[in-house]
Amino acid sequence: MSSSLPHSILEQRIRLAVGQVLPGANVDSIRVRPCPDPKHGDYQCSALIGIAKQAGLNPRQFAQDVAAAYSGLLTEASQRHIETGITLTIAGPGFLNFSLGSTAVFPAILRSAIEGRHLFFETAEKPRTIVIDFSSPNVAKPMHVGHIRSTALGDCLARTLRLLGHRVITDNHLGDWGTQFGKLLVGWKTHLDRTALESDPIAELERLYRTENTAGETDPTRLEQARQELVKLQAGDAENLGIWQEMIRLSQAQFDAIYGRLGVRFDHTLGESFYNPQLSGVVADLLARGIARDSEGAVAVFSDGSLPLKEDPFLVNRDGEWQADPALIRKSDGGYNYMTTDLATLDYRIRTWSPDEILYVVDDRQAPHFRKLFLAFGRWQSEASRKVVVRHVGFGKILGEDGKPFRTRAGDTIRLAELLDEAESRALQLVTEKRPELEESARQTIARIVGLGSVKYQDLLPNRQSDYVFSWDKMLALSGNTAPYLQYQYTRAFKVVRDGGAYDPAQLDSAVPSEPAELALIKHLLNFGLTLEAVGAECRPNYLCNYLHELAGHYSRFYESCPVLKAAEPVRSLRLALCDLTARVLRTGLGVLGLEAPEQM
RNA sequence: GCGCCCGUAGCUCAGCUGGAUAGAGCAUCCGCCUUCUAAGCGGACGGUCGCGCGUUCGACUCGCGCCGGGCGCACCA
Repeated sequence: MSSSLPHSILEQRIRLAVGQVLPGANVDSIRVRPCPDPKHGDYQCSALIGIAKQAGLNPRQFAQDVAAAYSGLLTEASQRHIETGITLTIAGPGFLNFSLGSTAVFPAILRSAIEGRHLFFETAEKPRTIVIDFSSPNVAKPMHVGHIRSTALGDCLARTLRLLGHRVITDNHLGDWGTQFGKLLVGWKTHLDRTALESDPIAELERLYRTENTAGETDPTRLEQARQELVKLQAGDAENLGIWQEMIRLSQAQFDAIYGRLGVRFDHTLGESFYNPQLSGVVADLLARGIARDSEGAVAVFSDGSLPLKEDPFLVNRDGEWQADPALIRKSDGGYNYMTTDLATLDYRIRTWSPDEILYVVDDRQAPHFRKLFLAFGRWQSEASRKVVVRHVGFGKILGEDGKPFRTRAGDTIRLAELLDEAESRALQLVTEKRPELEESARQTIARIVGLGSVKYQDLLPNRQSDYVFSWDKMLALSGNTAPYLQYQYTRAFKVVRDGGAYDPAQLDSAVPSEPAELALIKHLLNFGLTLEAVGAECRPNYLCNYLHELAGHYSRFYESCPVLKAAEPVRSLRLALCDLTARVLRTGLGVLGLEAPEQM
């Protein structure tokens, strides 16, 4: 699709103009973005002053030269179609600002959007293959509130990048292998409660683990038992493998139920156990290449001294002295740990999917681990690692209203399933208050959409790297920057479009928006694509949350001040089109966040 | 001790590679339903951007140093 959005066209033109004024300038750094303050214009051009300064030019004079060159470009007939209606001004030390008029730009853009040729975004010219690793719960443990962040964030990034035309591969890297299974096996064999297992398998598995874990703290023989069971499992003992598989089956049922409710799907669920056969080879290879070496009975990767001391994650400063802080890839008991698994996983993903990029949506506390992982991998497979961008997309903690990690009153972590239940039931109470006349099934549908949407939205709204405070009241608040507010504005737009019936897009050619609320709404619709791109580039869904909140606000003000169905043509068609487009953008945007758009509330 | 993250309005938080008079929501106060769902809209109040230097035309944003909070520091993931 060729660029048809104003900011995109303006950006190309300004780059051309700058190239004429100052050949060799770094025009890629030039961006045309929405003006933070509409008083100065609708779009502003960044980086011009910097370019002028670097070249030793007067910024103000440079801006004037660029503006002149820009005007010169417009005289070419092929580019004249949007020239009317956009005015350029120079302000301050050398800012270039653009203002959109209503005559030439909008009818064409609105009409093409109505006809489904675009929805204010453009798909990538060069689609990339992007692997996203997220959610990654542990087998035999309940998914808890902490999993919502990785799951909601990863799913949103996958949806965003797909919408932008990239090839996205999602992979749920389950914690289905490792030392916890020794304890689980001992527990299963010695005090499994079959009845409890049937009624709530995950709770029973958790009980087994806890019992063994506390027993192991005081009783070394129980620990030794667990170690032996683990060794048997890893050696392929049939009985232990059978039990292990049963635990995975039970856990997967739990995961499926939760992902089903959340509407999250994975292309692959390749847990840690999938890589088990590769681990000894990984270690052997790293040893053979001299990247890893024996250390106190274990095998570890040490610093290669290629980085400055302070930036080297394989070094740590203790009391003024730099000491080795290696990455273990084989424990002294011969077992492997998650560094080994992650190396094998990275290797597998690159060989299997040839991705351009791999995103790890994992807690910020694991940042040091990923730094080591990426550096170690780069040394192990320097050629392969140069072709792929690996990024740790970290996020902060969820706190309770007391500022401490969010837990139940008893101090337990909050189960995700129970959190979702609670959200739905609180939402149902609200719907019943607001719309008592609706049938129960309708109220339940709304409660589900609003309740689950609220949980995800509250999680996606803050900057991902901040810790945020979980609040039931804020989450389901009907006003403010919340899921119900966005969803409510959607239902209003949807209803008008449905009641308005068919309209003639040709009417748009003669309809000139003049109401401030109409203009503000249109201009905001135009920025949808910029927002999606920013979300994809920086892995920050909160940009989209804020964009949609502003869009909903613009729509609501438009709705208050501009009657739609009672207006005369061609205004009626124009306004109906705006409702239609707003509904489409809201539905698409909510969809990218993983929220549904209800038809009534 | 070392490293990473954080400190913006009474509260919860935005602030995009440095840009124009620092924004939003909540709370508080004042208005608006005979008109497409008021789960709505408008207005008011509210900030030495933790503190201090520095870089520059310009700093919430970059650098250094303090103060305060959180997290992490091989054989758990």
